[in-house]
Amino acid sequence: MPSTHRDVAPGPRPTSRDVARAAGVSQATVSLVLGGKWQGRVSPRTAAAVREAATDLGYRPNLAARDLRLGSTRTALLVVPALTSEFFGNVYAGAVAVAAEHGFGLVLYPSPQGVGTARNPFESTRGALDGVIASSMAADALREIRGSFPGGQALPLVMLDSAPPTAPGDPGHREPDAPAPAARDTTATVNHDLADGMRQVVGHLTGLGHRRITHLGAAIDSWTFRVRSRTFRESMATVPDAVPGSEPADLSVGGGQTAARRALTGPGPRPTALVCDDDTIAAGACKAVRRLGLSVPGDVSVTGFDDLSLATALDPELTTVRLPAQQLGAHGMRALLDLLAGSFTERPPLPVTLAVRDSTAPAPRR
Amino acid sequence: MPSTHRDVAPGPRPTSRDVARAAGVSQATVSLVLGGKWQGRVSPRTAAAVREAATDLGYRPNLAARDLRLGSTRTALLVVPALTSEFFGNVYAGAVAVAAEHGFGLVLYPSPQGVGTARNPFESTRGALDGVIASSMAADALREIRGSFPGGQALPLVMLDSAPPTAPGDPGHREPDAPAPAARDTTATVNHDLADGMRQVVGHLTGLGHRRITHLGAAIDSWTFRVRSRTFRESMATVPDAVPGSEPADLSVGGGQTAARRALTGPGPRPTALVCDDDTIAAGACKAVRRLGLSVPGDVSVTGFDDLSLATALDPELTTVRLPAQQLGAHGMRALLDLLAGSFTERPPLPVTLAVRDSTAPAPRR
DNA sequence: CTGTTAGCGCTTTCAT
DNA sequence: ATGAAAGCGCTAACAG
Repeated sequence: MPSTHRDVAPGPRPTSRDVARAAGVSQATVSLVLGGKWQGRVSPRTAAAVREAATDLGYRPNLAARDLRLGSTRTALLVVPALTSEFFGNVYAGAVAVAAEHGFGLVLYPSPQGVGTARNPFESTRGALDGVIASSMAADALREIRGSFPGGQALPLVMLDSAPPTAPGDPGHREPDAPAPAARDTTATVNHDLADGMRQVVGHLTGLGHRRITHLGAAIDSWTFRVRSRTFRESMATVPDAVPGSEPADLSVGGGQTAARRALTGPGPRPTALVCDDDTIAAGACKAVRRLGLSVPGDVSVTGFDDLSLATALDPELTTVRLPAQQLGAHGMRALLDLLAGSFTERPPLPVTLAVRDSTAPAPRR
Repeated sequence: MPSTHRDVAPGPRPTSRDVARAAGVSQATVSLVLGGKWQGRVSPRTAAAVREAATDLGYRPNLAARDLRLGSTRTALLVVPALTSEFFGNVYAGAVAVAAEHGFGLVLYPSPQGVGTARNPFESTRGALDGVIASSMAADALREIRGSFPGGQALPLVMLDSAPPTAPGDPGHREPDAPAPAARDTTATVNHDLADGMRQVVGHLTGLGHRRITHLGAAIDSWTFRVRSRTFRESMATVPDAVPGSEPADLSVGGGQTAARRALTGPGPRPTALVCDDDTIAAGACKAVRRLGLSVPGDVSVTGFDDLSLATALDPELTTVRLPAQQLGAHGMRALLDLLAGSFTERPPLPVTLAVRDSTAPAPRR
């Protein structure tokens, strides 16, 4: 008894031809309908029939074939310094959501130091790319990325927290990370308003009476941290009697601890507040404070950046600048889409807020 | 002046035909040589010529075309509960390294709760897959994954810390997560030796004189946490005078804090040690201890699982079970490769070690 | 040893 | 309003 059920198709994946056959039309019609461009070219009745046949068979287009035909892969690459931080997890989540809405795929490349991965992102990458999004990358890593792409400069690139905004009418001085003018139309930047965040930190601290404040800056040569340093100096300069200090710190708990110890035990009067470039450094700073027999925030106030879950895991909970990483990713993907459509316009940086918790308190009197 | 430089090819990506032309051979020969299967079919001289032409032009094969032709994509999907934890960052790093060695791609799917992502991993996935690796997934999520794949049961699946090992000759009792026999040959498991980890924790604590020990177990129905609970009970049962307790905890700092408060303020004598299913819960537990005016480890010892960077960010640093997440990923990818090659054999679980730090101390006397 | 050929599944003119 | 046919870049039979 040869059974030829039509709706329970076993065997391999159905193709658009199978759908066509099932709907009694041609492959071209199927493509039109399923591609959403059948308005006024295919009768509503046949369109419906095609769609029914498609769902019936559980048809899913073969991406490889489509990509081959179209030349474009509708895929972007997200380059991050390390996957290990929840910050980048959030950036990814934001970006991938927007990508999905527009039928784009997003593949991850955890950059340089990521253990065991190929040095060149494009070697490790499957197929071709329509663009790349780079988040919080160091200046040289970024250069390397652009350079290493075969046919380089043409690839649309959006940088997240990685470069100053491309000022439309700004002549003269150019920051080291600023994209070369030639690449202007294939490059976009999306940033958190880090300067404002730092200003809020300094305002909060000076408002509490702190004057001797030391900045524990991440020892990484990238825009995202340079802004913090510069704004810290500028903000402190506006406060009478302010005594700013600064200590470079490795981007880790241990790094923060070491830097904080240096800051706290150096010559001159001891700072009453430590402003850290990141929550991890802040965690180290808190440890250092206690190792010296001092207390947070009684003797020394400590602040961070990011507002990772680490911030509330610490005790006391960390006062920190909350960066909407997910939004950053989402805006980044949107910017890339705009770039691809040739319609990108720079937007203002993403606003950030200061989450005031228990690691900051009024400066100890004398 | 029409210039026709051959070695500085501008314009679009070179194809294998371009390489063929440049090397003065046919496309087929190029494919053979670059595919590495020319032994005894192409003369070494021509092979060399082809390779030179290829590098010369900066040729990179078009993956879409290759995939279309081969039907297979050499791509695996890694499903993780959330990208936000560095644990999964490490799993990914380990897996992607092995994948790259074998010319495989690895795409990430941060599962269910991940904001804004499609519910079905295969909808969000570009192109076809050769297999999937699922890490530390809850039982139902795992079921859903298998079910949702079009043509389901056939897809090779390796589960990391997600199910008991497939005991070759084990009849009778089957755990709820155990793969159905039908799927046996397309399913593999790779696990940390979590039971041993828990045994080490209990041994360490009872060695320090603790008897009233409460387990703060993650409130998630998955194998990885069930093993911890069961082993905790079993281990405690072997210790005379031991008074085991247990409290479910949400997998977060807040969850740990709440659970610990319940454990510490409940009726009966207060536990002197809290065994947590994960470092995050442990962080919350430490906070709870202090909120009650007690100290870690003076009054209450606390232990975790994972050994994330959080463990040393805390103060005092956390005694915790170190799980080699990166190895887990690597072994997982290898297992998938073996499955694909039809030559998988179950291996013993990955050994874990107890990192003894400052959050555990001898039990307070009386 | 090397070249010719066919075809993977899809989109897109161009006819009808 | 629909169908026929070509071709994206690659690999694998099959000839020579």
